[in-house]
Amino acid sequence: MPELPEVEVVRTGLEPAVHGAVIRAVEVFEPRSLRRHDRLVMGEFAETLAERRILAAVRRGKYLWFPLGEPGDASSGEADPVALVGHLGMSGQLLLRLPGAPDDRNLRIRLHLDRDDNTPRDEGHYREVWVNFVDQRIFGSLAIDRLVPTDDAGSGGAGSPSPLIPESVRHIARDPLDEAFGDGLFFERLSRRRTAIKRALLDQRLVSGIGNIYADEALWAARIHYDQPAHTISRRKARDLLTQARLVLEKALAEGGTSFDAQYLNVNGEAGYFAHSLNAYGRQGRPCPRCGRVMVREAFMNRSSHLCPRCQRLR
DNA sequence: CTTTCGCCCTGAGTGC
DNA sequence: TGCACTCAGGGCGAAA
Repeated sequence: MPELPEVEVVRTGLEPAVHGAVIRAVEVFEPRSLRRHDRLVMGEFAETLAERRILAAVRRGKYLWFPLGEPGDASSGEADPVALVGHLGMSGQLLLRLPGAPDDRNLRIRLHLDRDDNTPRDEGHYREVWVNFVDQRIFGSLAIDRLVPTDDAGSGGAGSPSPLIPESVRHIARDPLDEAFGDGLFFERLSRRRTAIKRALLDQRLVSGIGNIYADEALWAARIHYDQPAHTISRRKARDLLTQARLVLEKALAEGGTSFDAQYLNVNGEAGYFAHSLNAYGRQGRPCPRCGRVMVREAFMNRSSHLCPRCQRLR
């Protein structure tokens, strides 16, 4: 399940291949993957993308977007900036393929990119490349959206200094690895929430990029029970939780993300290694790496929570 | 405003 | 061998 580290691995993998490239053609094999594309506002998906240059690869939380130049123009878009916006959902992948490669299983959308500049070809760069959007469960999607100014005038996300963000991503909070993430504001809002801490961690309007895996990992590291009401957690404890969240996200990113099966792969179709480093997620029935107590899995919010019943007690 | 709930979706796995 | 059923869960709109 792609969360912040996995999406960032995809972004950095895609960046050198797509930055500056022009979209020559688009094939849509599964219209449901365009569920969030508003054709009445932006026009037909494929037609709107044709002959547009990709100016950057940007990420905030679990969202990716690619600001686009004017149609058929080499210069950057100014008048009415738009972007190709992507979310991987539960099982989405963006795979780089050479033209002519056999179809990937569950291939939903394919972009044909053409690099018409003088980028050196001897460093693994190719003039033409396919970007395949693969998604088994179709929870992910691609869409075209308008770019609007960020609420705090800071950069939209990782990968570009531009203070613009897709309209449909504006409600997403900055993620813990974002330099402009406001720690103080986060603690303030957390202290006013009467809901369970894990529910708060998963609320992308409060803090983005954290999903079920990294929520369980951060809570285990900070020794907090998932159902502990957010407002009962001390400032000191909340600060530790944010620190632990950052540590686990950074470590997972450094290890290429978490792959259990073929649900998450990087742009070259390779798995990440962080699954070997998990301390809580999926470790029910096995000893807690810290105290040795047998860990458990409990149902919470229609998903699973993994915890050590000794280290993580409800207070 | 906050909070919760149900729906979207496929394929691997399980039990009979 | 086959079929019905369960589970995995991020995001969002609706409802309380």
